[in-house]
Amino acid sequence: MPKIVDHDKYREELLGGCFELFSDKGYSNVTMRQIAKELGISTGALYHYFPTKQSILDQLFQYMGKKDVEEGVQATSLSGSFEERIGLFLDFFRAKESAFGKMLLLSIDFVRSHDTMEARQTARQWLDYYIRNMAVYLRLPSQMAEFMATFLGGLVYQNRLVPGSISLREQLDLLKDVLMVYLGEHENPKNRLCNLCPFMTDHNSTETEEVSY
Amino acid sequence: MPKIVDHDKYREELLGGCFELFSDKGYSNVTMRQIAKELGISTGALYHYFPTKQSILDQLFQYMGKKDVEEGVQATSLSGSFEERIGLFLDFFRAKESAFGKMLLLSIDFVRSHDTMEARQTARQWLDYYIRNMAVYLRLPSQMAEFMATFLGGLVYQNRLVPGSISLREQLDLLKDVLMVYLGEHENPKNRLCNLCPFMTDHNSTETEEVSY
Amino acid sequence: MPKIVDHDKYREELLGGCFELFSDKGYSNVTMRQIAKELGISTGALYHYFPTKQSILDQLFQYMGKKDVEEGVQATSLSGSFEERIGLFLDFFRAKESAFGKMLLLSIDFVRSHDTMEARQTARQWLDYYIRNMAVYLRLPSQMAEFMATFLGGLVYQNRLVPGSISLREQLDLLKDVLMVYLGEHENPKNRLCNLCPFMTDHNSTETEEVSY
Amino acid sequence: MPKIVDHDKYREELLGGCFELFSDKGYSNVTMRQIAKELGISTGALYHYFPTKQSILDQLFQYMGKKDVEEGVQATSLSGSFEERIGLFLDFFRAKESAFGKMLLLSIDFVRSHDTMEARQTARQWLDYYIRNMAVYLRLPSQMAEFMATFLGGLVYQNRLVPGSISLREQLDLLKDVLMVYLGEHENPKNRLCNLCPFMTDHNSTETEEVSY
DNA sequence: TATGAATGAGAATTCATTCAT
DNA sequence: TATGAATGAATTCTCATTCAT
Repeated sequence: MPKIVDHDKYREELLGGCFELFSDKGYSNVTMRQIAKELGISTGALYHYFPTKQSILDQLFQYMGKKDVEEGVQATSLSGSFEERIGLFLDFFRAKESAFGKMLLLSIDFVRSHDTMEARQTARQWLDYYIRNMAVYLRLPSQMAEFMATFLGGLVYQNRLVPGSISLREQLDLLKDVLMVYLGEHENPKNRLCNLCPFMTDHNSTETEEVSY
Repeated sequence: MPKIVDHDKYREELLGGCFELFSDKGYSNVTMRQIAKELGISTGALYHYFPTKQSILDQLFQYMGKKDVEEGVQATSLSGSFEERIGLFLDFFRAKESAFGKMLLLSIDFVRSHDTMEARQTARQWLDYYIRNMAVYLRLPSQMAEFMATFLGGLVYQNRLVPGSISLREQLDLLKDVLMVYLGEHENPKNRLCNLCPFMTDHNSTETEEVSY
Repeated sequence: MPKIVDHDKYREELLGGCFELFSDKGYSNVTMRQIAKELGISTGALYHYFPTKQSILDQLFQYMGKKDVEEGVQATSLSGSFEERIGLFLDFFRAKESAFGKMLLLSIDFVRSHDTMEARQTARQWLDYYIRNMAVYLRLPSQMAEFMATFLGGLVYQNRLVPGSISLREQLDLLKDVLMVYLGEHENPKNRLCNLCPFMTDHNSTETEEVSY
Repeated sequence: MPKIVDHDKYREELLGGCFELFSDKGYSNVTMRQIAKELGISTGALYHYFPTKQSILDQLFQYMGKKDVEEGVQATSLSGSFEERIGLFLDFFRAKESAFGKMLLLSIDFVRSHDTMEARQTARQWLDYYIRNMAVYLRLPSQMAEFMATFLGGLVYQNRLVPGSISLREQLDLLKDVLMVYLGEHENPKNRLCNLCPFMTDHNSTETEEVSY
């Protein structure tokens, strides 16, 4: 009888264990020995699940990118006013901020360790996926979703670079405030970016489905 | 001792040559041999100017951080309306965006390669310096300057991760727009964040000097 | 205990499966995993039949060495003229050339992986066994049998190193020709190597038995 | 001033030092550490001269193959009777027998470690070069040169497998004898392989030049 | 100062072997 | 017996740093 192990499931567990380690110290600054130790297995076993060190990073990036968004999808509601929806979303973001930060650092390691167009494309898909989902769930025009995502990315970067240097809550409240004011303004017939409409209208959009990764 | 001047000047030249290499491939992914080759000198000569590899990163971070801000100071005007000033500033930002991106990536390498409170402090000073200068020159309350800086950081991150994935001009215009609307709203007596006032008033601020690094 | 017979029989089957793999890629260049895969069993099962990797090589060398010679014995006739006998023998050789080639390469791996006098002795016994049998069946003086064996060894080496680089048939015909001429010459009273006589005389040699391995 | 080292010359020296080691223990059974130790340098320095372990084997095979033949060319005379020439040649062979043995073993490691057509081609060129040169200097038809080379290869193989198991001198004398008899026979009008003529005629062949490698 | 060969500790990776099932 | 996951010592290779010139 062979030892019963769900190979793929276990591999994902191992990936999870690498997440913090990689983002914390940086992919290049972690040795396979350290990884194995952190995961509580031998280097040989590590290579049983991942053919190369690089493959850990690649799979980790793919896996965590997908996982985060999936959780985001579940946490977000499509109903309610814009204020309610953005409130929920920012709560979710604050709860997951640390994970986003790790992904941000990981994404840099990922593209740097490859230096190919392919890797850039993968990174881009990951980013786009976030933004598109934000646009859909918050019912924002893509340009505004991009604006928001960009800001959140900047927030996450700062908080990772110097943890505690900024007040997440304050900045997120400000973001909400700024968006509400700006989008409120644009509800007026005098709004300048008319192509950004309609949004914030509370119509039932049955076609609003999750964007495929 | 003109020798020392030459020596230091040359060292700064060498630092400049490392900037792209480091931010592009990542500090850990570049070998001393590669650095020497890029700079057109031997590894021995490289060690003549820098005692360790780490010292290159450290000096590079210090040097480039200072240099960027200095240039920013010269490029920004204190006079004119807020719209004019922010326009000038964003022009400057767009011109320097690539350098900011490199610094952003460098900052991550910097804190990771040290992983000490000290390094975090250094990185924080660098960030704060930017933000304070922005607050001063744009006459923004620090929270708004932080907001702007955060957004710009996010922009720079995205553009480095996947160059060309976003339209810098579009997003910067949007930022300007958003800020104008938001700040305009707050000039009204009904503004909600009264603690953010006064700003955009064109009084002579004698205390508005460059913030010391 | 029929189990043991099965066990041993199966082990010999497994040995046979290793023959090509070892001689082709070289003992050191084949991993236990590759061997197991080639044999269609797990590494665990492989270790059930062979305590170590080295033991596979050892048993393989012993087993194949014995097997080849046994087959040679059966294929060769003691009767007929020298020309007939050498013709039969060379036919047999051509049919088995590939197996001889594998053994030749294996023999090198064998002595190298041991590097002891003992291993050399084993290899020598294997070689000698061939030569002695050749001498007996072809009724050649040992020096001539050695000559022939040496030539055949060289042939096999070349054909293994660069398969198809030589015409086996041509060279074997030439060998036969050369031997016939040379031995014919020596039948004359003027032959120079009188110590090589008598041979090719068709006397009944009761002592002509298979040489014990 | 850089350390003055003739890089290529030194590399060839290092190659020479690997020759015995490789052929003795086998390429795969020697570690880079052992090689470095044998050569009296550090592993780092070893990698300064050879990018990979495989490259050592490759370069060694190329270099020694060429070197041996060059020496053979110098040692062999074009003049004199066939008996004289073959005598000289076999003397040279006996003197170099050990080196040939090493090359033989090396050639096996070489093709085994590559397993590509290219490697086989390289090995074939090496073999062919020997044979062609033998044909030229001994003025033998290529088939007879092949015959001789094959025999010598077999001799070398046996002597490497079990050093001292055969009497080189005896077997070489026998080879000479056999060849003389066989070729003498073929000088007669009744010779069967008439296409093998003319040889052993002592004409001045100005066009007899070394075969290009 | 400059060169680039040399060093050797340490990194990624391999693989014979063991062991829980 | 059979499986294949797990082990960890050993291997190939890298690279910051030193040093002879």
